[in-house]
Amino acid sequence: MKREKVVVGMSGGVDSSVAAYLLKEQGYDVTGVTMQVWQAEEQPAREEDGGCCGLSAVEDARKVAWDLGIPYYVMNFRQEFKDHVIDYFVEEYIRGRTPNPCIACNRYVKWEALLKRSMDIGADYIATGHYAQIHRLPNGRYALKKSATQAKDQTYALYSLTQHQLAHTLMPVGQYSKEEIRRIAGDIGLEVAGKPDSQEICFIPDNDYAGFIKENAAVHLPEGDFVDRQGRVLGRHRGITHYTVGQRKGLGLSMGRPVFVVEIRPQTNQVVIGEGKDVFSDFLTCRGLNWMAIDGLHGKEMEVTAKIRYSHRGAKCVIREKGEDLVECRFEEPQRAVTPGQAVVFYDGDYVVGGGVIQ
RNA sequence: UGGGCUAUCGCCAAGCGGUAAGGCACAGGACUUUGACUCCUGCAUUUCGCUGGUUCGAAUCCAGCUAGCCCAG
Repeated sequence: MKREKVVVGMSGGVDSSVAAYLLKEQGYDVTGVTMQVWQAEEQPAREEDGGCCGLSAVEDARKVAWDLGIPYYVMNFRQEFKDHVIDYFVEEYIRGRTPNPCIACNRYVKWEALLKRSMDIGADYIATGHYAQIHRLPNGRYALKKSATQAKDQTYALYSLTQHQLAHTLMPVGQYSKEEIRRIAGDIGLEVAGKPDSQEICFIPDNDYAGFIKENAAVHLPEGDFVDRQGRVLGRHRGITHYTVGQRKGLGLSMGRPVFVVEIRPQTNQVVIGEGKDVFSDFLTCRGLNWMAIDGLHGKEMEVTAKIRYSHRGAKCVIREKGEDLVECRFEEPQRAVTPGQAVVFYDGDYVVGGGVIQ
């Protein structure tokens, strides 16, 4: 019987390196691929930084593939990344929303584009180093299941995967803890075993979002007013792209007590400021839905646990259809900083039920 | 120009003769495959508008000066 072929997206980091190793051990015909998405030039000065799509990716990944004895390629996905991640990121901020570029990257680049190209070259699966598991449920559907460890679970960023994509994806590190993965990497002698976890946005290494947006936006983003909930002007802001709901730092407002961004109004170019309690809400609506463990609500309500950001612990709520591709979510307890543009992901126990984008 | 009040870190603000609280802002760090949040650390040691005086000792009392505010004109 012909061995099944899998293309592993290798970032040069610990997780995807071990993923490739595990799959090879499991008997797959493994090929390593690094997606080139942003900068091509290597920048030795930043080698210390990890990254799911970091700058030192190619060099490290190539070395790992060599050590594992698997074929290795670099694929260029810059156009896809530009169209679906960078442009989306900039446009959302201009609209006063707060995007999650990692989710867009997963959906459009890592899955849509990489899976298609991999299947074009004869692969049966693609694989990544994500901490998540894929199970087939009794109802026949594929669903993501939280990783084996509570400490590290990345299902949130993967909620948008389709049934077809899930059916052709492997995530071998999802059954291990981060510590176990690092130990395996060390045991097999990978140099990247101690490489730090990725963080921040890969395409903005200096962390200056507003500056990046300014350089990449077609429109000028003017200063405007900070106002309170009654409409009183409190001061001037530096342009709405500098802010997000729930933000406290960087406002430059000295009110004598902590104050937070409550709302961003792109129409009037205002940033609304309130107190800590003003940033809680027990309700949200979302669009751009993707169903996973179920194929839809079909008019029924469902009690789920929802995460409204990557690091959210999850909160009980009831979801209900409000229209075509529109779901509302009512939480038992008010949640902090429900932010338009961010994803909301519904869980039933450890399984991803589905998710959408907060409006 | 007469009378009153106030001047303490970028902002607000304790202090009332005994050797400069606190909050906000800000900076750095931790956390984190998004933005945030949160947490930790730092942040007026020849200094309390200026100049003198009283006192063992003053930001705290006194005098003058300067600035701002208010009420009179």
